[in-house]
Amino acid sequence: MLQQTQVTTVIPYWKRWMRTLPTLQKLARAKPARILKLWEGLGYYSRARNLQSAAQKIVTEHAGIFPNEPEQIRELPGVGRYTTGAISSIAFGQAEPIVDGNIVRILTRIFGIQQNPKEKKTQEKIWQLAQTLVSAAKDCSSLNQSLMELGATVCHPSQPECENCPVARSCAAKREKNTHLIPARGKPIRYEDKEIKVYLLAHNGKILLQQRPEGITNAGFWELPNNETGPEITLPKRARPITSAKHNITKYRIKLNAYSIKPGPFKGRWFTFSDLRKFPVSAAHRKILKFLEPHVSRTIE
DNA sequence: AAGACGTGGAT
DNA sequence: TATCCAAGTCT
Repeated sequence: MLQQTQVTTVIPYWKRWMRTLPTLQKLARAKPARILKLWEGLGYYSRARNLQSAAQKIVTEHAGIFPNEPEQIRELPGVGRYTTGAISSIAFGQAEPIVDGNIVRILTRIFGIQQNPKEKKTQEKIWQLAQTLVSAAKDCSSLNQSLMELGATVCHPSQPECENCPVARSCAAKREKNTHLIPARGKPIRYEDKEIKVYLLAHNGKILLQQRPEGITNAGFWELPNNETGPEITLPKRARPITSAKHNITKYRIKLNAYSIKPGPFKGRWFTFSDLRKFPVSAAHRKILKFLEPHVSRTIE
């Protein structure tokens, strides 16, 4: 859950997840839709699918016992170099290094590394430093967590609080007033705005939703019919316009048209708003639906 | 190697 | 509002 996600965002999800799926066996056997619902709103949903696959792998290949060898941990789906080190050092107390966004910032600044940390060569250098530090540590778990915590609370991306930094006197970036240049940034990836037409078809307080197919972004979520995942909708004459609007949601620009219409030959499933509490709906469509709810209630005859 | 993957917090 | 970034991984 913590991969590319802030701790404060994760905490309520983690509590709910652990309450619902407290054991590896329950996670392994859970329905995918339940997993998706528990993860709803966190993003990067392959993490959730991978986590269940990992649980299943542990049940079938490790007799249900979480492996403690880094090589075996690394084989679990969704577990990369960072997570392997985090589990090995924090859960099992082993001297394995970790490098997350915080530690990249800490180490490049302290050691004055000006190369772009995205480059493979630079990455290897940073991992090597992390390895050296954790190898010398008395408490590997605390060392790794302390480095991350220092990055999160003091060594901010911009305007680091060097006055409050316990290792300020060892920091090359502070000494050379380089903290705004280190770590170096590559060119950011640009995403094009997409314009999507979304339709609200409502009748008697129910709305038509469709499920996103496997293999695409936000697979499995229920959402309003739209021309991204389905064909352009041709509306029957009996459709009555209710409202229309434009929304900017993340990288999407959404044109929205809402109609009051009797159930007809449409693909999908009709939901009341209270039905939706049990079904996964993407964050973008949650926002749209919140805006539309008052209009839907007016379609009740 | 470069890009996709999601969403929300912070500036 | 725009941009960056978050306890990264996979292709």
